[in-house]
Order: sequence, then C-alpha cells, then structure tokens
Amino acid sequence: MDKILVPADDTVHGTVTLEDVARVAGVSRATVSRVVNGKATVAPALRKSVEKAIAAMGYVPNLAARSLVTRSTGSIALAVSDMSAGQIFFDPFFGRVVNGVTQAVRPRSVQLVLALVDDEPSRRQLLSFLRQGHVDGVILVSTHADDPLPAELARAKVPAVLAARPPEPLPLSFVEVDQRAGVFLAVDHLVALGHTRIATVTGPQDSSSGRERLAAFRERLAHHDLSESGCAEGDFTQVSGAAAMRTLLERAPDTDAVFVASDLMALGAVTVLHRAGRRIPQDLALVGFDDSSIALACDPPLTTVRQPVEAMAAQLAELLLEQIISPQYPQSRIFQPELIVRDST
Amino acid sequence: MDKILVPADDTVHGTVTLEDVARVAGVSRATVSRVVNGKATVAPALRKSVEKAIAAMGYVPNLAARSLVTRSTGSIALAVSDMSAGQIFFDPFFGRVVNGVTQAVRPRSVQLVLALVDDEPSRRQLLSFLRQGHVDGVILVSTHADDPLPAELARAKVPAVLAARPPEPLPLSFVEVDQRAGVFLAVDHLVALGHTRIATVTGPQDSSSGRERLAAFRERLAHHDLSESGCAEGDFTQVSGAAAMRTLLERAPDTDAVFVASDLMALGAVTVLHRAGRRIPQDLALVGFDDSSIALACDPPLTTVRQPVEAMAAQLAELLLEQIISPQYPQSRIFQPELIVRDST
DNA sequence: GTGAAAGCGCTAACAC
DNA sequence: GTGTTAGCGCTTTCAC
Repeated sequence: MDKILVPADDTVHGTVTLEDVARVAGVSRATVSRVVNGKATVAPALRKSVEKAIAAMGYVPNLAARSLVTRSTGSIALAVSDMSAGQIFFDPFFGRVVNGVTQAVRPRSVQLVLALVDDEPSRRQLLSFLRQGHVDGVILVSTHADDPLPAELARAKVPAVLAARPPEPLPLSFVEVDQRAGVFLAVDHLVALGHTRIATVTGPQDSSSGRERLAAFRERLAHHDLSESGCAEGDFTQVSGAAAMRTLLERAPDTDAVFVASDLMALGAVTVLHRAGRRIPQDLALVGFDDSSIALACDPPLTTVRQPVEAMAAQLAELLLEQIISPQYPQSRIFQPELIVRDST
Repeated sequence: MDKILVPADDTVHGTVTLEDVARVAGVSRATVSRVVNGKATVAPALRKSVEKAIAAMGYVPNLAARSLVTRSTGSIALAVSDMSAGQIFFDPFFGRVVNGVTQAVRPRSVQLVLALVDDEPSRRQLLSFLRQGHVDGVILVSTHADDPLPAELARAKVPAVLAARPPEPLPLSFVEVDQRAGVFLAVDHLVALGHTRIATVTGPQDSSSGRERLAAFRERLAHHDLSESGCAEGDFTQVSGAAAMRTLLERAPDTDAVFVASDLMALGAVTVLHRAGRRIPQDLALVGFDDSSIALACDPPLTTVRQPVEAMAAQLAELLLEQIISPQYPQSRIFQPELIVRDST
C-alpha cells in the first residue's frame, strides 16, 4: 500500500501491475485496461480515479503480457541484406532510409528493430527472429539480385515489403524509383549540353539497380544515336568509383562526360579527375545518382538524379503497416526521380 | 494431427505451441521446454523424439510468452539523442557505432532496437518504451551536454550505458576515447612539422566532445608556448566546417595549420581551401578527428586522430549485457586514440 | 529424469 | 458501464 508514496520516477518497470492499480482505484482490472487503452466506455469519475492511481503508482503496462494476448508487438524490423552490410552506413543513402522509416513510424509509436544481414548465419537468425513473432513485419532493403531472403520471407508468410522490385515476381509489396526515367534524365541533360563522348561508371552488376541503370544508359544513348564512350563497373563504394574512373581515363581518354551510377562513386571519381588535372565540368562533365549528402561534398557540387528516398521509405512503412493491420494484395509504388543540376555539368 | 504433414517452411508463427509439440512427442510441456532451452537433464531418447517433433511441426517459440515469465526480451535499444538525430547518419561516425554494436551482440542473438530522439515527445516515447520493458537495456549516444536523458535513465533504473562521459557524475557505465590524448597527438604532430600559426575548427560547444577537444587544443598549444592563430566553431557537419574555415581564412589569413575537430567538418574545410587556392599541405596543413571513411574522401587524404569506434561500441554492448545479467557498479573504459598520418600534413 | 500445476500480466468475451 | 472469467504460451518449482 505504501507503494502510493513511491514517486513514479523511481518505479522500476514490472513492479506495478494492472491488478495493483485496480485495487487502489477500487475498480476491476478490465476497467483499468479500458482506461489504459483509451476505450470510450468508462464513466468519467472512474476514469479519473484510475488515472490518478496510475500516475501515483507509476504504472507501466507490460508489453510482453499485452503482446501475448493481442499477438502484436508494436514494432517492425528494418533489415539490410548485403554482402557487406557493415559498410552500408558509409553510404548516406541508407541513413536517409533509416530516417524516412523512423519519421513515418514515430507518430504510431511503432519501434524499429535494425537487422544487418551479411552472411548465412545472420540470415537464418533474422528468419527465426521474424518467425518468433518479435516484430509484426519487416522492411527489407536487399541490394543483390540473387538474395534468397525476399523469397524466404514470402514463403514464411511474414508481413514484408521490399525497398526495390524483386528480381522475380513475388507476392510482396515493394517501392521503387523509376530507375529508367532517372537515367534518361541524366543522359538527356548531358546530350543537351552537347556532350557526345559519354561514358558510365556502373553499379555492381549483381544488383538490380546496378543493372537497370546500365541498361537504361545504353538504351538512352542509342536513342540519341550515340554509342558509349566507355564503361567501368564499380560496387557503389567511393573506392570503386575512383578505380573505375581511372580505368575510364586510361581506356577512353577522350570522354567528355560520365554518368556515375551513385553519388558516392562520383565522389571517388572527382578525386581522380582532380589528380589527373581534368577540370569539372570544362574538361569533363559528371552526373551522379541519388542526391545524397555526398553530392554536396563533391567539388564542384554534383549534378545528380534525386531519388525521393525519405518519401519512399515512409511509403514502405505505410505499406507494411497496412499489411499488418489487414492482409492485402501486394502493391507497388513507383516514385519519379528528379534531376538536380549543380556545377559538375 | 495432420499438422505433422505441413512443411516447416509454410508454418506461420504462433500456430504450433509447446503443447502441440509435447502431445506429438508424447511428453510433457516441461520436457519440450527443457529441450528447447538446452537444459541438460533430458534423456537422449526423449530429446531425440522432441527434436523430431519440433522439426516436423516447424515449431517456433513465442517470444512474448517466454519474455512474460523470464522478464527478459533478448533485445537492447541503441538510442541516439541529438537535436538533429535525423541528420546523424550523414556522419559515417554513427555508422561505425551501429556496426560495432551489431557485431558485438550478434553472437549472443541479441536484437537491436534503434531509437532516434530529437525532441521532447520522442524522448518521452523512448522513456516509456524502456519502462515497458520491451528491451533489456539501452546504449545511449547523446551528443549534447545538457541532455536530460542520461539522468532520466539513471533514475528510471533502466540498465543503460553511455557512449561518452556524462557531464555530471551519474551511476551509469560509459565508454570514451581519451579526447585529450587525441588532441595532443594532433597538435604535437603539427608542431613537430614546424607549424607555429595553428588554428582550430571546434565542435559545438554545447557538446562535451566539442568542449573537451577545444580545451585540450589550447592546453597543448600553451604547453608548446604557442597561442592559437584562430578559432571558429562548427557543429560537426560538413557545411559548418566549410563556414568555419571561411571565417578562419578571413580572420587569420596567416594560419599555417588547422586542427579540425571532426573529419566531416574537415571535408567541408578542404573544399573551401581548394576554392581559396590554398594548397594542402604546402600552404596549410590539416588534421582531423575520428578517422571515419570521410578522411579518405578528402583530397588529399586526411591526417587524422583515429578513434577505435567499433571496439568502443563493442565494449559498450559488452558492458550493457553484463549489467543486464547481473547489476553491477558502473564502470568506465577509456580507449586510446591513434594518429593516422596521411597527406594533409 | 519427468510430469503436474501454478502462475507471469494482460485483453476480450460475456454476463450483469 | 462495469465486473467476472477464461485463457494467450511459456517457464519453473515441486513432487514423483
């Protein structure tokens, strides 16, 4: 009884139960539960005294107990599946995803569980974690095309949404940027500026975005009756961008413009260009992809194709949350990219 | 009964319970529980048949039920508290923290819940989340010195560890890099190179690391009988680093070396220097702090003070996990930084 | 070594 | 409107 004297702030969770509150407030557990969950059907007077008791006792509901009966946890997982998931945060792109998802779920008091998957054991661990029902669903950011995870999620019937179109059709909702339109924007811009010797630094060709961007690049060049001046593959890292640029400089020295498939790789390319004494954009123009914070870190600031990542991430959360509330047919949402012209072209 | 025929892969979590497994294996729930939790006291024959039933039925334990009785969840929170928590991932520093923590908890099958705190509501939300016991503890990365969160965590008696020394003494374990030693390394290096007109771009002075680095900078300069050539405050962002560098160039044009309190700010400074036609390191030498991936993104690659962030993050997880298993006296661990000499000095 | 039984704290019918 | 009651699926004494 003297628990009432204990200030709420000092209360260790789990000490005070619904039952305790009910006893003190002189009502039943059900009534307290109704008040806690904001159900309308409680007389103002009772509600008042329950609220008082709750405050006085520092009552905090036990999530495990609640979730045991409601079969929902109030949290979702954000899984990043990549061979080098540990390096993933070096690309500000992922920070934007985390941020977008966080902002979207916050008003609903949904928590985010972060899972980095970079090998077989960690994949199994994630799968079993999901099956144990510790989260209500999962947003999967999977970068390589042969990742078995999307298919496994579909089979496991875990509510899931993907941050990209799956390589093969899967009964899963996904969100994507119109890669093709984005690349067209970049190429058209370069062509309009009068460039004719256009090369590209591609993303890894075992990732769908890497592949799609390269295909679109070639398609658009052909559309303009141009052939590619050069092509070097990177893996979306800065170092690989630098290496690819060096290759290009060597193999196709007369290139006058380069479409680089990510801003981070473009940053690597910029450094190589500086060292080689090539001025940007006078000697060589550069267009990136993403419009992450890295685009502004380039010198000169990078012209790039903007993906509305935050909005896409929010949409991802949206789709998942809907899916969780009531199972529905998989849906997809395509976002349009935008060309951001800065000083590198 | 024909559940046995259902392939494990198709099993939706929650369908099969301990009880079901027990019935099929012809044992009691207690025995199944023992097998699942790897208790030794089970006859090999029974264990065998239980395992068979589990596999056949695709049984997955229900975490909520388990956690209701064990009062532990198998997950911890990583909370980032900052006015601009959303921007936090633009600094690769935080990626390293996430990565270090992830790697450390993975072998123990502990999950990571990410919480970004950037305003009053989100702070209250985190606090109540922690009190509800949905995680067993929290690692707090708090950047500003007047953050009430550390004290609140201590009062709430939530197992917690801090990624930096708290401004005022608190009964909480923490991990930190020896800021002073790191700055000394940087200053001594510059002095040894013959620089005498040394300025600094500081971190925000409402953050402890920002303050400590500035204080150490001045202390070490004095030790060498030097006075600072200039001082401009940034907020650890690239943009602020650029602005601060511009200020310095204007107010103290004869500066021949600058200690910049973070790599990201140094990146901003580099750009400004290029534009101003100052060569690095011939006209002006630059030393950063952190050794994040940004240091290599600089042109020239940045000499910087390396914080062993991954190791620190792992230690943080370690301390928290120990704390959770058995409450102990708060401990602190100090890590030694290291000077990484590259081409900017 | 194994099983029976008692809850963990909560929600949701269902009566009143 | 409000209380009573019956579990949710699991772990864990405590007998056997």
